[in-house]
Amino acid sequence: MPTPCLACPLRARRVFAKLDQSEIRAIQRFKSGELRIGPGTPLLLEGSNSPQLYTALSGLGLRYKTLENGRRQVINFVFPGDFLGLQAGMMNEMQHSVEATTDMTLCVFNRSEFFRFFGANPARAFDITWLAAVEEHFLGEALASLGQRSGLSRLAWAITRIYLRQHALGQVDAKGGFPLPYRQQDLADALGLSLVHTNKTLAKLRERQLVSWQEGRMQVHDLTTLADLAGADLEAELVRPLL
Amino acid sequence: MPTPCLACPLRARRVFAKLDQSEIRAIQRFKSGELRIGPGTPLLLEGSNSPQLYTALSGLGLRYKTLENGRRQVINFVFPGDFLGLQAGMMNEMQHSVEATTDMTLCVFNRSEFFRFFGANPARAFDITWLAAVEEHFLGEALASLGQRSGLSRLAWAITRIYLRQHALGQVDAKGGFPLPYRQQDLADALGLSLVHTNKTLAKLRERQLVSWQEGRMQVHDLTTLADLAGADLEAELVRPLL
DNA sequence: CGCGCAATTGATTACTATCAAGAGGAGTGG
DNA sequence: CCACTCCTCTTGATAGTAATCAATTGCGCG
Repeated sequence: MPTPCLACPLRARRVFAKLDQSEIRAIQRFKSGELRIGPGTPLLLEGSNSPQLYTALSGLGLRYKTLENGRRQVINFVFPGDFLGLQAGMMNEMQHSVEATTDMTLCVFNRSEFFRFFGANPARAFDITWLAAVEEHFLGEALASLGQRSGLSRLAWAITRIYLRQHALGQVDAKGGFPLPYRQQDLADALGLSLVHTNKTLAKLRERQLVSWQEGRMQVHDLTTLADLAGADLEAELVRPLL
Repeated sequence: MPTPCLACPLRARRVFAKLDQSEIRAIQRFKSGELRIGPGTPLLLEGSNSPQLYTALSGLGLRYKTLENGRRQVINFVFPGDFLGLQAGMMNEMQHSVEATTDMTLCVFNRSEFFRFFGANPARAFDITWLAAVEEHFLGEALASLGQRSGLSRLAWAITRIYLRQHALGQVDAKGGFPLPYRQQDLADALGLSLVHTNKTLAKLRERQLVSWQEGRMQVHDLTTLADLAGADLEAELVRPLL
């Protein structure tokens, strides 16, 4: 009952780079199974050396890091198509944790075969590096947000970012609504704001009629103004490879 | 007069992963020349599509991003051994700029040969991905710092980080002194603090006799306390590959 | 119904930014 | 050699933004 890669619903989306059948079959051979986990389940742990790598197929999660002072930094949100565990694959140890926020389905790859796969499929090796570069790009953007933007802008930036990501996955409805099953605390930890301040800033966005957020669903009423507040241009999602 | 890779002074350091002679020769063939640039020279520009990739051989620089609001985020500092331009190599466009702070020498690689090199040398392809993962790790740490640490901790964290990096490169003298040719503004932009606040916070570290910084040279008088303030453990620099 | 968890709201504190101004060094031109 | 400018570092005063502390509401659950 695992999804055959050739029939992968994600791969059909335009955000993901096209591959031909033989390439997809090579990935299929690399894939060792599928994993389903529920909300709150830890998938990868900071400091651990996971024997598996994953590609998120459905559901949402988050990556975070816990500091010595007990505080938590959410590194980013995990969407379908994200490749998880590369750090452990390359550096033998995860530097952050990943956990599921909703039910998730993941493709599972064995790390023991990772090296062989990487060596035998140069184009896929290239894709993996590409993925790492894309990740690096996002982290750079996030860093710039935390470092240089006000609370309001950061929030607007994060919502815009997630909107675009969900849009690329076809999850945004005609009215600008999409699933956002995270807690305010998660957003706060991602943006370096306190929970209370996040809540109050969110209220401002609501008052300005830019967004509303209830029962795990975000409605963006005015994307242009929101993106403007964020101080980010509204570019389409980058095409990215999918393993 | 370019440095032959086999005699590369960097490669001798323990932080860099060991390669055998034939592997080094393959890199030598990939290397197309050497570049020397002076302080302030831009090397890679945000939005550009550089035909070259670089490895920093000597000198220091910085990577930064300019935001729509005119502010600048320093993504990180560039040290010898850093591989520059990977984003352009993978995504066809740099997402941040890189410029020299001091005189720098760089190994130059042609992007046109990058793909061939990547495909023909799986172990090196692996190293490049590894490098990207290391970079991702640092950005994650930086994100956590900006998001969750106070100004004082951030500063202590940054100095500790740079100390360790310089130490791995053999640049730290017996008294804990090492070159730090950046301006306070650079540090401020890296840490998301204002120049004035950075200056005052630096003064606190000085008062506490933890560090002193003059004429481009930083002296760390008490690394343990500094690292403690940073709320980071004092682990050795990760081994990383060198191209 | 009591509890635990997420979201709110109000009051207060404190960390950081912004505004201003001056000192000291490097480089330039008269 | 000196006046003048530019740049970086410093320091003082003041304004805000965001954190912390406290308390309340609403909901799902055993």
